[in-house]
Amino acid sequence: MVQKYEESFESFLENFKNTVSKLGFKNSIQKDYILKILYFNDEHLSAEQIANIAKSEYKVDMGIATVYRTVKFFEELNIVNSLDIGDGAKRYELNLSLHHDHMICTSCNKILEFNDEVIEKQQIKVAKDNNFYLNDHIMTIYGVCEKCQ
Amino acid sequence: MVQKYEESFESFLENFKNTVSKLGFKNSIQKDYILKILYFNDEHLSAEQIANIAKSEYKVDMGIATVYRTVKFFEELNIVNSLDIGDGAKRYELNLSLHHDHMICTSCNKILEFNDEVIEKQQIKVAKDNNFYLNDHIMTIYGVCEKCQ
DNA sequence: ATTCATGCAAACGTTTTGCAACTAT
DNA sequence: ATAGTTGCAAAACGTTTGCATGAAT
Repeated sequence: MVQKYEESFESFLENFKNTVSKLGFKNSIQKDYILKILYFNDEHLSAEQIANIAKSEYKVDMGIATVYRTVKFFEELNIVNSLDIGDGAKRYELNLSLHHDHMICTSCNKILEFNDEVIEKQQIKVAKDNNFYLNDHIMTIYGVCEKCQ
Repeated sequence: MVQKYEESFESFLENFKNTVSKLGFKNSIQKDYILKILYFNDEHLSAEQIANIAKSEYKVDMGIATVYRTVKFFEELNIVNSLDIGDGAKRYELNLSLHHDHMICTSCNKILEFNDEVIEKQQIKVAKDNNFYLNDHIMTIYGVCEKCQ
């Protein structure tokens, strides 16, 4: 439903590492693996889940503080978005894809992504009408998914 | 921009108190004042702000736990909405008005309300197309307000 | 009399911070 | 050599809970 730009993880990672260097920051395996975990998981992961996957799946030691610092860093570079599904812990997702919004099932907490041209355009219009310089938007629909009904 | 139903606070409060009684709960000055504070403030207030206004402006003793319990109670009755502007603390607003969404200025944190027919309708369509039983939605536009540009 | 609501303080879960050791440049 | 990065533990923050007291019905 939501398309990713065609790009292999390898080229994406290389690109990212160059950016990090250019900005005067340092690369690390922690940064690499957080990126990899977000890239290869369709799920929207919490900081704790990211740290757990790093440890169990990739045997990479990763403190929770590092995860929080790194996703914040990624957010500032605009390659990660965070979202609040209302259960206390923020979820993080890679921002490779076209802009999309979320539908959250209030029964099973599952997150569906969608992207809708009409909403995208209308949001630009609303901002313009209010003399608002638009940076971003989120739209989240709450309801009950097909399975849970 | 966003209209309120025509109703005085007094009649609204009386109505609310009847509902509370009917449901088998008890009325209290804390409930009354939280309602009053939300009613007469255009701002979107955090739990702490509500408690502070109660104490300073109305000389009503109000523990922070009571505020949290009460706004949760109000949310369940569907007369209060909570919103996360991304700075840690949830904000609460009375749900008297027609459904509306928010524009948040990332410079001054001011919250503007708007309501847009096209977005309302399209969100219903999106849910329907995905076999999603719609309960509610939020849309938040982030940008820079006229004053801050 | 019953049951709900309250304030306080303690507990909780998530996120942030200080720090000393470490690593990339 | 320098400056960013890490894991750990402690702290901070918003929110929730247990409990004894108090208030509404």
